[in-house]
Formats: sequence, structure tokens, C-alpha cells
Amino acid sequence: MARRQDHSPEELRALVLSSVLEFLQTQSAQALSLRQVAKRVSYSPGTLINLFGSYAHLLLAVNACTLDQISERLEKQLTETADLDAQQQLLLFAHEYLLFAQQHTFQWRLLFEHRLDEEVPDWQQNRINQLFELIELRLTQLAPLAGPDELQQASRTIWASVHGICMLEVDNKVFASTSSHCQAVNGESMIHSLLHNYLTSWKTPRDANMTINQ
Amino acid sequence: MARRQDHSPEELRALVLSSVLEFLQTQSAQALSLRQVAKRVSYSPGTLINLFGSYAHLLLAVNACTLDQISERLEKQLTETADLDAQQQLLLFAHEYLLFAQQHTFQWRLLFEHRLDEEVPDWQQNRINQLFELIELRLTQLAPLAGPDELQQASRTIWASVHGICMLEVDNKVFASTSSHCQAVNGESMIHSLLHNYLTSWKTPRDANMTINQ
DNA sequence: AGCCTACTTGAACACTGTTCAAAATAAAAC
DNA sequence: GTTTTATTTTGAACAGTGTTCAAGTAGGCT
Repeated sequence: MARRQDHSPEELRALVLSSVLEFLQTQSAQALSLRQVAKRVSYSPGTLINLFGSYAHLLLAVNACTLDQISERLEKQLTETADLDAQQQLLLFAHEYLLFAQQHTFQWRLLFEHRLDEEVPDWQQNRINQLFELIELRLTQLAPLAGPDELQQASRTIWASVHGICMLEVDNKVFASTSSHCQAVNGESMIHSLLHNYLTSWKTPRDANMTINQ
Repeated sequence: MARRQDHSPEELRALVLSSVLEFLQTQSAQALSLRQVAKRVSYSPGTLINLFGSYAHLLLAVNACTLDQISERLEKQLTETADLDAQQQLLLFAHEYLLFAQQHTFQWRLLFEHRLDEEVPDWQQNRINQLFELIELRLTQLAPLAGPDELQQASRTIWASVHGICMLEVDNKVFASTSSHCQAVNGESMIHSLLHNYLTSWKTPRDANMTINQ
């Protein structure tokens, strides 16, 4: 058979990705399969395989899409709140990240649970580094005297913590008692608690004991 | 066929679990399968299914085992450092958790990636709550005037953050640049940074602005 | 028109978890 | 000691998975 005329390769690629994203709005990726995706877009499994390389790479393309969405939302969030001070910006930044995880839970989970045996692609590292730089920029405003090592340490620590809080919020598994018993402790309040307390201590004694805060 | 005489049900159960744990020391759970487990212990897949219910429940039993191991190590850690002050105890507590994640990466990952459609079993919630109480106990020593809501908020925030840091450390995927480029920022230093800065702010102004630190 | 290239497809393969009837043996009854 | 019973193990079968590949179809080119 020759190329079908209903979709060009680029169109098919976009069609597949949007179809998978739509599926992930209501169901977990574990419930999906290559054959199901093929059915949803009315193509054969083989066609999808030599378009993406493998089913694993198809899911990787979905993750690339997700990372783009997150990146876009976070950057947009920062430009919209450019008039606020750095700490409030970081708070809203983390809040936006939590919001995405809550609104696209299965899609967000796939981003972290699906891993290839190979190394991480470069474009993914670049996206991540880009986000870290956004954080470090605000941290510089908060503590102008901080060195590059301190900034990197703080940005990584903060974002790993925020990420952990989002996991706990999205995930009613391991810490299920938290979200069920006490409604007072939710993701939003934890992010607030984390950033307030961490930054309060981190930014203040900048010259007194720099070695401790590194 | 009647019951084989080489293993009683309990012995077979233990044999299966230890065999899976041994496998997870070197390979991911994604590379494992029911049929492979059956081969490793020289039983048929059907036998394992009517012993555990399903392959998913077999993995759940592995996770129960993992949670027990973590719980045991953390509690032992606390009793061995009972003479230290609360903050240093929390630091070593988190460090011990990171150590387990590093030493049993695939086993640790399985605990959080494998989820049944059903709700979380009670015994798992109880184990988790037990660990949270250990944290809250130390936080009480750090800030005797803190209320129960503040303690719960702080313990959840701290542990979610520590967990996130461990994920980032174990996981060379999303934040791969961190562990590759700068060796200075590792899991241990992040845990130190997190606990030092968070607790410094959290414990000090207990009566001045309690509403903020909730 | 004929050729060629590129793409699509369904069949086939090796695997997966799960079910279940049949076989096999330990335990119980005589 | 023999027979019956009951239980447990098993392998075959089933529906599903990702992947490969020869066969076949259609469009563009000469």
C-alpha cells in the first residue's frame, strides 16, 4: 500500500499525540497499548511503529509534549506575575506546577514513570535546565550575594521538594492518610509552608554563615 | 497433583519474595514477569497465582516487604541515635531513607510506581502513619509549643520534600543534569539544606507569628 | 504505459497474565 | 494394606501485548 491521503506524517504524528493525551485525561497509561492507539486513530500498529520507532518511543514523544506544555505554562505564569516580588513569584510558580499535576494526573505521572534504558535525551535536559534557570533568577533577586553554587543547591532542593509534594498530592497511595483524614494539610498549604520556611532561613543570614547554607 | 513436599505454602511465599527482591537488586521490575518468577522458583505460574491471587498482588506483597524493611531500618536508626538532639535525628532519619533508596533502587521505585486500581490497603497506611508519628515526635521536641495541626503540616511537608529529593537522586532522568554536571549538589547535601533551612525558620518564631508557620 | 519508490498492512512470532480441566499425590477411611 | 477422598499442582488454551516483515497498493517519474 502507498501513503494514505487522509493524513501526512506530521498530521498523523499530531493526531496520535492528541489522541493519547485525550486518553490520559481519564485513564492511566498502563491501560493503554500500541494496538489501542492504532485503533483510536484508525491505523495499523506497524504504521505507528515506523513513525515513532517503537511504542516506548511513542510514549517518549508524549512526554516531550507534556514537558513542552509544562514549560509553556510555567513561563507564561512568570511573565504574568513579573510585577510581584521574587518570593511570591516562586510561590505561584510552584502552585502552577501543582495545578498541572492535578489537572493532568495520568499524563504527569507518565512523564516520570516511563523510562527508556537509554540515557535521557538532550532536549529534555535542556528543557529542565531552562526551568531551573528561571528559579535561580528569582533566587538571585532574593539573595543578591549568593554564589552560583548556593543558587544551584537551593534551586535543586526547592524544586525536588516541590515535586515531592506534588507527587504526594496526586498520589493517594503511599501517603493516603494525609489527603483523607486531615483536609487542612493539602498540596497548596505544603508548598506554602515549604517555600516560606525554607526561603526565610535561606535568604537572611547571607553573610553571617554562608558555609552552612550552601 | 498434590502439594509438593519441598516447600510449604509459607516457605514458597518467602522463597518467591526473596527471589524477586534478589532480582530487583540488579534489574527493573519492568523486566520481570510472572512466568520468569515461576521459572526462578521452579513452580508453575498457576501455582503462584493461587498463592498470591494475581501477579499484581504478588508485586504488592513485595511492596509490603519493602515497606517493612524501610520501617525497620528507620526505627532502628532512631533508637541508635536517641542521645542526639531532635534536629540531628531527623537529619540522620532522612539520610537513612535516602540510603535505602540508593541501595535498593528498583525495589524502592516499585513501591511507588506499582499501584492497584483498588484503594490502599490498611496495613500500608498504618505503616506510613507510624513513620509520620516518629517525625512528629522529634518536631515536638524542637518546638514544644507547636499545635497538632502545625506538627502534621510540618511532618508531611518535610517528608514529601525528602521523598522528592530521593526521587531526584535515584532518578537520573528528568533532572539528569543535576547529578552529572555538578557533583557538589547531591541528595545528601540537598537533604541537609532542606532540613537546616526549613527547621531553622519553622522552630524559631513559634509564638511571634504562629499563623504564618502553620 | 511501464517502472520504481515509498508507504501501509495483516499475518506471524514470541511473549504476557489468567483460567481451568485433568492428573497426581498426600491424607483419610475402611 | 487397600481404597477412597480431597487437595494441590500443572500444562494446555485463551486473549492480549510489542515487534518484524513479506506482500501488496498507490502515486510520481521517465
